[in-house]
Order: sequence, then structure tokens, then C-alpha cells
Amino acid sequence: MSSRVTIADVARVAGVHAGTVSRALNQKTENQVNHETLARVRQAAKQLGYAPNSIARGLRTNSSMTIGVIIPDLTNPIFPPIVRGIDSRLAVRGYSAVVVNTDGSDDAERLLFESLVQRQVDGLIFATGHSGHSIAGEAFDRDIKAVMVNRDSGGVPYPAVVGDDAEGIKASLRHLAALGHRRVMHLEGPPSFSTSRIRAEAFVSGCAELGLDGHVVPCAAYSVEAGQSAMDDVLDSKVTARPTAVVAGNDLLALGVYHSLRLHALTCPGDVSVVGFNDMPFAGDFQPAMTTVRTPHFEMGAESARLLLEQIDGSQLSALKITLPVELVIRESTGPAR
Amino acid sequence: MSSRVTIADVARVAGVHAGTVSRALNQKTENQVNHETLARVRQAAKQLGYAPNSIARGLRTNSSMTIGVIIPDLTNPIFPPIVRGIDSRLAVRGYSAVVVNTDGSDDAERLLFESLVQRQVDGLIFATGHSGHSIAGEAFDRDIKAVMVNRDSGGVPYPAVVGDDAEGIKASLRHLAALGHRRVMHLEGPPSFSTSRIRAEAFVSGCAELGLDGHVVPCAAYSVEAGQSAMDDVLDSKVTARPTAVVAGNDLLALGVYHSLRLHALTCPGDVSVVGFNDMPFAGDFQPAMTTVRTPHFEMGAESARLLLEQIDGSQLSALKITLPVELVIRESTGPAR
DNA sequence: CTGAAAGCGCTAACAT
DNA sequence: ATGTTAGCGCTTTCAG
Repeated sequence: MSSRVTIADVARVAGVHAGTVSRALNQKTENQVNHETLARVRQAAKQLGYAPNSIARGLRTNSSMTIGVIIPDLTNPIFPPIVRGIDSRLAVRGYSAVVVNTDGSDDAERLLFESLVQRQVDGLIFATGHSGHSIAGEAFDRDIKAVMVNRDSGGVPYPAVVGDDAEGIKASLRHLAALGHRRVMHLEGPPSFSTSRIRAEAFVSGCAELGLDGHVVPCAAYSVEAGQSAMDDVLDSKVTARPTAVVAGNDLLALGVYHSLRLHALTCPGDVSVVGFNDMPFAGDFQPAMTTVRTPHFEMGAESARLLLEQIDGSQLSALKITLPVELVIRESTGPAR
Repeated sequence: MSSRVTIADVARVAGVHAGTVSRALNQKTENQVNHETLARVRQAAKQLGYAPNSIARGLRTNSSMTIGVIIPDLTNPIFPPIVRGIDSRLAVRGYSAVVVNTDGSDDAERLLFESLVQRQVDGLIFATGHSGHSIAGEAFDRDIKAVMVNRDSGGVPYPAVVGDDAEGIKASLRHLAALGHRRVMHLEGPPSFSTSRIRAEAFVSGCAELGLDGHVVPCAAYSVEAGQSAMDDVLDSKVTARPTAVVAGNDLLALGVYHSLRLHALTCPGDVSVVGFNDMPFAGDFQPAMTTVRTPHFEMGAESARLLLEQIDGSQLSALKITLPVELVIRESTGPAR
């Protein structure tokens, strides 16, 4: 299995020494070698089907050309585009990504982190939600290069790439206000995600600015079930007045609201308007087509990889935060208040 | 960055030789070492925060504990569950997956294949669709361990894990026949995917068995656009009679049919019933909720990883094909023929 | 049971 | 411009 032919074989065939072959076959050093010999080495390498063993190279150069990507769950639809964005930047530089899933477990995150470190990853991209003390602090203490994506840095001085969540929420609110809504509700994601707090805060201040009667309801998870359960509680409650519109913390939560509404024989947007967040794939094919905030996930991934590569290239680590613009996509889940 | 402390440090602290530390810290050899020394070594290792450098180990043992996974595109919703299934089996054995996306390009596939081989992956999982000559043949010639998932082996003697596509299509047809449909159509995926052929053939023979008037229309890709375009052509045609039901090659194609129907002011399932394939996430939330064939993607991934690990463990490579059962999920996109 | 020594395949510092 | 040498951190013979 795998590469039988080594640099020594190439050296023998080309009639030069191993060191020369190494120099000839590396971009940065190939100009240190005579044109003729270079040609001879290349010829020999091709003839033998030589491919460098990157494990051996990594041992010597102390770099694995591998980046670890820590996410909660690949099957959450926002992550595939983020991962592809990351990969798009990594690939052109010869890096590969190893992506691992924590499923929201701190223990799993710690274990996976350790395993990535053992693998000598050259850097890490954190896409887990923890706003509190995640493993990031430890990574920083251990001098590991990293960036955050879709979450703030939680006090750790790593760069972070996020969407403009606050603006997304406010745009949703303006849209709703223009439709005549006054009694609005926000389904807030779990507090462990920095995005939850930011969106909830933007909701509160946005309501104040627009003179809306806003109410925040916390959800246990960013999931359809959690959204449905939270909305069920609201609709079953005799004390809370039913809102005419809900701004969900993300699309999954919004989908939960759809389910709850259907269960309660209420229509959307007839009885209640719903706005999601993320514009997950196929959000426009839901029933009804979902009005939601589009977040540039691919670009966020790409940008985070760029920042990480910069660190690896030796640029000074600056704890900057890059905020990418979002866009409200109006479809059919929002309509006039009645 | 990364592990400063080496086996030599541990050896020094424990007062033993590096070789002994290595033996003590490896499952397979730890019984070759005295209880006392073992304890001392472990203590020293913990105290120093030692973690083995898996690059160095890999160079020596000629194994990277890494598996390459080649897929067309992570953002295609069937792949995240497959990848997680793979990972679930790999992780418990200490392997990691490096997943790469070909975007359907043969050139990209070849390049990515080479880069994975250079990385000394211990095995490969092919989830690309090629039924013709993909890179798999070359992998086999080079003695690389591999398995196929969600595609047949295309003549290469690797094991393959697939869903029972033929049965899924036939179950769809039986369902449609029971609803009174007679004039049915199949939207076939591109010929480069083995799944396309299998599903189309099952459609044809299923129609024959049930006495249905079946018609197969090829699509350029497994995408919403391709499905819509194919259906547009059918609906715009004055020569072909409109089918009362369509069995799409996958959910994306089915979604394209939804779009086309809407564009032509036709209803589903009122005017045309639609059945998808795969039961992609949130298929039940589409408009209308999609009747489709559920394929056990996670299990397929897990099973393929199991088969690969078996090969790596030295079991004889058997070109077996594992077919996992599928299930027709009846929702709201199918109804009585009229 | 443990020490000694070799070497996986490669790169980089040092010679020439 | 190229040869020589050392060694990255680990495992694994081979002795003892």
C-alpha cells in the first residue's frame, strides 16, 4: 500500500544525491539546482512514479499541512457550506482539513481537540458555539494557531469571523413592523452559543427602536423539536397574548414554529408570521417558503481559513473580528398583521 | 505550537530508556513491561503532559491512521449523514477521516486522490458516482485498500455498500399503482452514476410487472435545476401525454418537479403525484411534504467504514456487495390519480 | 524485562 | 551547484 518509491530511488536513477532530489522537487529550493540536473531528477521522478511521503516530510519540517475543524454536527445544514468554504482556501495552499463533530459535548470536544493536537495539526478552526470556556482557551495557552467562525472568540484572543447577526435581526424587525406587526416574539437559542445572545439582544433593542412589543422565549437547543416545544408552550398558555409574528433564532427553530402552528390549526403567515435565520438550503421550498436572513456561510468559512493561513504564515495574531453582511430574504412566511 | 515534550523527556523523568516508554505507552506492548516501571512511566507521562506525535509514529509504523473519503459535494444533503456514519466507526478505532470534494470533476478526483495517497492514508472510501472508469481502478492496481459507498464498484473488486434502490423504486411504483396511477414517468439521474441506471432499470421492470405505462426521461444532473428543466420539457411538449405521477431519481430532482409544476399552475398531488428518493433532511417540510424512499445513509457510511477497517486489519478482500434495506415514506406529494 | 541501536523518508545545515 | 551528515520522534529488532 502507498508509496514504495522513495527519494533514494529517484536519486539513484538520476545519478545524484538524495539531498539534490529534495531540493529539485521543492518549489522553494528548485532554483538552487542546475537546469540539467533538475530535468534529470524530474524525469527520474516521473518515470518511477515518485510521490513524496508527506508524513516523513512532516516529521522533518514539523508541519502536517493539516487543519483541524471542530464543529458541533455536520448534519446541521449550516456547516457543509462553512466546511467547503474552509476547504476552498486550504486546498490551493496544499492543506487538508480534518473535521470532527462534538455533538455539543464538552467532553467530546476536549477529546477531539487532543487527538487533533496529537496529529500535529498546523491550526484549528473552531465552529462550536461555546461562549463560555470552551477548549479554545487551552488551545491559546498551548500556543496553537486558531480562528473562530460563526461564534465570537469568547474572550480568547483569536480572530473571529461572524455574520452580522444584529443587523439581520433588525432587518427582520423592520420588515415585520412595515407589515403592521406590533406584538412580536423571539425564540432565543441556547445560551451556550454566542449567536443566541447577540440575536436576542438585537431583538430587544430593535423592538425598542421600532416601538414594538417584544417578548423573548428561550429554547433548549437550535433544533426543530426545541422550537416546536417552545412555541407549543406559548400557544397553550392562557396568560401570554399570542404574538402576530415570531423571529426565530434560526431556521430550525422556525421550522419548529411551523409545526406547532399546524398542530394548533393556525396558519402561517395568516395567523402568525415567521422569520428564520441562516437561509439554510431549501428554505425556499418549505411550507410556506421561509422568510429568513441569509448568512454567507461559504464566505465565512473561506475567510476563517484565510485568517488562519495568515497566522501560520507568521503574520502577527490580531484579535480582530470580521463581520460579514447578511441579507433578509423575503418569501412567504411573513405577511400583514391582522 | 504542538507537542514539545517527547518520549525522551518522559524516559528521562521516569529513569528508563525511550524504548521502554514506547512499550509502556502502547496497548499491544504494555504487558512486556514491569508493573512498577509501567506505573512510573505513566506517571511521568501524565506529569509532563506527554502526547505521542502521531506523525513520527506514522513514519515508523507506515500508517497514518487516516482514511480518505472522496465525495462529489458535501453540500449535497445525502453526504453529511454518510460522512458521520463513516466517522462513527472510524473514531472508536482512532482513525480520522479526511473528506475531499470532487464537484463531479474527474480531474479534481485524480488530483485529490494523489494528494490523499501522498498523505499516506491507510484506506479510501469512494462515494463518487462514477460507474465508468473512475480512479478506483488505479487505486486497486496500486494495492490501496478501499470500499465504495452509495455506488457499485464499477468492475473494480472492492466491496460496496448500497441501498436497495431497486426495491425502493418498486415500492414507489406499487404505491402509485394502488392509488390508481397508470401513466407514470421516471426522471433518471445522469448516466455516470450507477444509482441512475439501477433505479431506471427497476422502474422499467417494475412498470412491466404492474402493467403500468412507464416512460423514462434522462436528467443532466442530480439537481433541482435539472429536474425542473426536464419536467418543463415534458409539460411543454404537445406530443407527450402528461403523466399522472413521476418517480424522481432523487429528492432534488423531485423538488425540481415541484417547481416546474408550480410554474405550469399544476398542483401536486392533485394534478401530478411525485415520489422522491433518499428522504433528505426536511423532505417532510417541503411543500407538499414529500413522499420519498428513505435510504439509511448513516448506516451505509458506518458499514463502509467497518468493511474498510476489516481490510486494514488484514482480512481477505472480498468483493462483496452489501445492500441495506430502504423504506417508502408516504407523505403528501402522492394522491389518487384522476 | 529493559537497554542499545538502527532506521522509517525526508529536509536543512554545513561542506566543498 | 551538489555531496555529506545529522536528525525530526517514534517503534522495533537484537542483546543481555
